[in-house]
Amino acid sequence: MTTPAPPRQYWLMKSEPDECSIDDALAAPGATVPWTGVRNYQARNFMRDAMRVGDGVLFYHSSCPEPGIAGLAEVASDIEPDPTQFDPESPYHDAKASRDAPRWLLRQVKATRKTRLISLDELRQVPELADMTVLKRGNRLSITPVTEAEWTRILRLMDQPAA
DNA sequence: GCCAACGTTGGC
DNA sequence: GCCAACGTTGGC
Repeated sequence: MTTPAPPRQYWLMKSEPDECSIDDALAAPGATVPWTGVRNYQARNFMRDAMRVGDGVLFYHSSCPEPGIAGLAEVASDIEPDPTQFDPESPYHDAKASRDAPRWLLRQVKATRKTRLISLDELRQVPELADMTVLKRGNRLSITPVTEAEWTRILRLMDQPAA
């Protein structure tokens, strides 16, 4: 008896386009980038415990003039230690982390498509997306789960002209 | 640059 | 284990 493959899950992952935009990710070798810099335990635990290779990713641009979903990607590797935690020169350096006991993890993320930018304002106008974590007031989590219904609705939005 | 919201730290 | 102070995030 074989174990059925777990259903595909979906995530929204925030990236500052100054650091890594969807264009940067698509231009990387294999269109794949290491998702460095996650320094929040809840987001780390999503990567560690819940993500599976092949999960769908909404590539979100944050802390920029036009925040919103800018493309699609997928989870492309198992977890690895985030090397920036060991680098004293890095803004993500963590003095309490060691190679023997890494605190922070990453996964490789493979960009698959740049889309038209779906702004926060546009997302907020879609009733079916009202419960999305990223739209909740005060939300700061850089990785949040997305339901299949939300994923499907957003894909549909992407293929129609801006409202 | 402001500031609301929230996570983390550390004294007790 | 509580909770005030502090730091960070991220939209505006």
